[in-house]
Amino acid sequence: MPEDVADTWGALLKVHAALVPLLDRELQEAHGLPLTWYDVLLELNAAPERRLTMGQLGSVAAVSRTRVSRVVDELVRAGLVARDPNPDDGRSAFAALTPAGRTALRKAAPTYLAAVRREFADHLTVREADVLASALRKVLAASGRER
Amino acid sequence: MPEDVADTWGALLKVHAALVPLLDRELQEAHGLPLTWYDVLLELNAAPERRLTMGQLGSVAAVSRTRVSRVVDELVRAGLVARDPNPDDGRSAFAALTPAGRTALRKAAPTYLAAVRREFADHLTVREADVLASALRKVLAASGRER
DNA sequence: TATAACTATGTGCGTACGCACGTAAATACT
DNA sequence: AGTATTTACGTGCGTACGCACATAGTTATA
Repeated sequence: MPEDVADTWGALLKVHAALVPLLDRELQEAHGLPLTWYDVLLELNAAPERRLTMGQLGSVAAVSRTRVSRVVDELVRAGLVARDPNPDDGRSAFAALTPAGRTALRKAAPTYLAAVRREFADHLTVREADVLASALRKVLAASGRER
Repeated sequence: MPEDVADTWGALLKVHAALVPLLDRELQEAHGLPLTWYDVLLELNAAPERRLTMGQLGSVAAVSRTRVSRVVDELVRAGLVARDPNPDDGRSAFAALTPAGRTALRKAAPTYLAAVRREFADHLTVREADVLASALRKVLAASGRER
């Protein structure tokens, strides 16, 4: 008996709606980091040379491209990110993780990971987690391709 | 080689970020229904007697409990939902799907389902979809239990 | 029954968000 | 080279959102 497609998608929506505010509050209370900041710091940390242009950041992060400008503004004011000019393109600007930004990310990561495990991963078998990851990545690849 | 828990969760976040705005725009352009409206109508349609109290609606829908009041206001103005008093509890009020609401939902559903298939389900095998649905439901059940 | 504690709902208000637009730089075209 | 088109970015502005609080009705306590 195959699942209804809408039910599977609906379950994903509900999980997102239930867990994201929870993770956000937990990060904020423990470290003063909104989930948006954490997400941006995470992406920058994973990027080559720990920096990305605004456009790249808008593509990979959960936040929209236009929103990135203001979030990076906030992060710069907090000292966690620096705006570096792009020598190869005068229009472009890099958002680069500062040492303070890395430190903040390292400090917040255990809180975030613990919450993700407790609320999400601990309820999945290893096989389920693997299937989930590969399946979601396929969806993501298809979505990114036709953009 | 087991997946990192954060990567799996991160993939879910990215899929949500990529697909939700797309579904919203598509529903809006084709039928003038924001995704929020569609979600509320869907939950009401699935409920016994096609109605729910505000609190119940806030729990099952993706929208927060406080937000429900205003969304239902809009739906009432649009004629898709009616506010029925609850005879058993004077504080409470039902949001009940009107015939026009059911019609709107029936009309919008094909658009929504087609988009969900195209962007999501078509990229999954049947087995993956089944694992996804059951896994996400387990997460959801655990999250709802300790609330 | 009278009062206290609790629950369901609506609303004021500040924040987060993304679209539409403007600006500046790079690329394509002649 | 000079002009037009495209691209990357930031900002004004209106909308969506949820928290904190107020209100009214219900349940528990004495």
